[in-house]
Amino acid sequence: MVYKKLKREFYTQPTLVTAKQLLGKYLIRKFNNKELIGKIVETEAYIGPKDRASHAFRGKVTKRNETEYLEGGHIYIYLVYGMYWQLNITTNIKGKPECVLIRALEPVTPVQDMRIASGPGKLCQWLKLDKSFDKEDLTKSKRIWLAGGGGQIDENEIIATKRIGIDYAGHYWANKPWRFYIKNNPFISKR
DNA sequence: GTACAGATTGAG
DNA sequence: TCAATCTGTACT
Repeated sequence: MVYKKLKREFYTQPTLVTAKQLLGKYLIRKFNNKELIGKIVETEAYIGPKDRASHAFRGKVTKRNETEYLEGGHIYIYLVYGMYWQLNITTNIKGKPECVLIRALEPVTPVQDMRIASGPGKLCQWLKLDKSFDKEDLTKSKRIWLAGGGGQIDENEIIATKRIGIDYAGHYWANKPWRFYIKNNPFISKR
């Protein structure tokens, strides 16, 4: 399998486009001279000041969400519930607080528990991701990056459905079909 | 210095 | 369905 590192142009596309194209791509994490590789099978889009579920709702800039405003291709990582990290990838151009949450990976590197990355909190534990990855540039980093492998996922293999865990944002936003996953893939997060 | 929210998870 | 659990952020 030939891995082609994704370039800046991939990330600066509209968020919903990038979110869908991210499916089937590979996340490579270099750790202790070993490479942990996972295929992205589930994503969620968060779109800027409009989206009530986004941290950047109303365009407010805080220390916590300033990363979201960076140009596409950066990591936005943040802690929820005091115990789980969320791995996001910023999208679109600088100044647009849009990003894609990586919700689940299918381990390519052999692991004991193959569902070890089936959930946004779990995949960060597996890959040993923490605050130090905030603002990491995926096009330059030597320890984490994304690559394309076997080609695009077919359009009708992609399921779009409502996002998870954001009921507080109200029905309108909570029901937006901005969660994408690969049809019949056993590694998506279960609920 | 203190209050408080929170893009989850697993068990029941 | 429900509570555990705790850091960073945003206030005073």
